[in-house]
Amino acid sequence: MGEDLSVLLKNLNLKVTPKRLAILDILDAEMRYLGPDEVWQRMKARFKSIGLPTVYRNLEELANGGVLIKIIHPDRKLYYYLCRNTDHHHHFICISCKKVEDLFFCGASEIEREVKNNLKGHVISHLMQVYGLCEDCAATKTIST
Amino acid sequence: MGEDLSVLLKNLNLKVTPKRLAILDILDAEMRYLGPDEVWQRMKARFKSIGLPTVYRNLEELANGGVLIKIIHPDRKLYYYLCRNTDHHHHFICISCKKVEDLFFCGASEIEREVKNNLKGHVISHLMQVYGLCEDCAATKTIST
DNA sequence: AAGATAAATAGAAACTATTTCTTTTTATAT
DNA sequence: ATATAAAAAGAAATAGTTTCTATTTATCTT
Repeated sequence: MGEDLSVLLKNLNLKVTPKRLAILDILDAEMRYLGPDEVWQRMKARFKSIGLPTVYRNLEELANGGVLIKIIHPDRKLYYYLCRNTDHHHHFICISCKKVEDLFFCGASEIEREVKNNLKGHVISHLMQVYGLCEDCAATKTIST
Repeated sequence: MGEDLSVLLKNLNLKVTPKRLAILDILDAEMRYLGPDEVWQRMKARFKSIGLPTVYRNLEELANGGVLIKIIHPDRKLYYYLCRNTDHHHHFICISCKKVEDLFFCGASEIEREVKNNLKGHVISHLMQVYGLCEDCAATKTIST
């Protein structure tokens, strides 16, 4: 694990650089989503010189390539990133520990029907995010900041 | 129309000021969602002195009170606002003209079941937004900027 | 109707997140 | 080993949003 990460980059026609691999490795090791600043903190522990623009650029490129997923958090309007599984799914986000788990229910067909029949419009994409407490946090009932 | 707007403010225990009424009136007149800057532009046409912080503050207060709805757009990480109908619904957002229409399909119960059964977690809230082309824009096939 | 008071606003300034720019470095193809 | 095009550093600019203080204003009380 950690070695086939370079394949992901090659598939996207991106050069395999130590920093790109490190970003993927950092996100691969987390079950939580991370903000650009958090990724940067972890990068600074690994590289003596690492610029925040480099982090932003790579997160954006990797998200565009589909290797990372951009998550929009409703409180703060910043976006955070995460990597996982490739087929269509949505996310359950624990508001306490920030863990992200995949959800496979999707109402896309019903939505498309409603849009087509009632609004006479045409669906291009949709976004669904579910917020709550994961098993562990629900058990401890502690909301961590 | 435009006169019962003050009732909305009183219900929230907010003072009825000309600027608050104007913000509500501006948003009431639009079918599109507006960003703080767009609201500010329209406010400047009505008031000789109007500060951007006033716009932000009021949009946030009104959104907290439920009179406005905060919409998160995936491209730019800014939030935009809009007022409408009170029962649970989601939004169809035209990516061309930015018009917002209400959607009543909601998979909340299926999602809750999935989260409970598979993740052993607990849903607190959810966000769903659907992007596409409205009837008019689908007809003209023109994507306006 | 007039005064008291707490909320709302202006305007300036601070802050934060993100992006842009130019130069230097580096991965990869030849 | 070299060429070249992409990636990165570091500084600086930009844009969106928030904070702060003094002033104004809506509403409550009498």
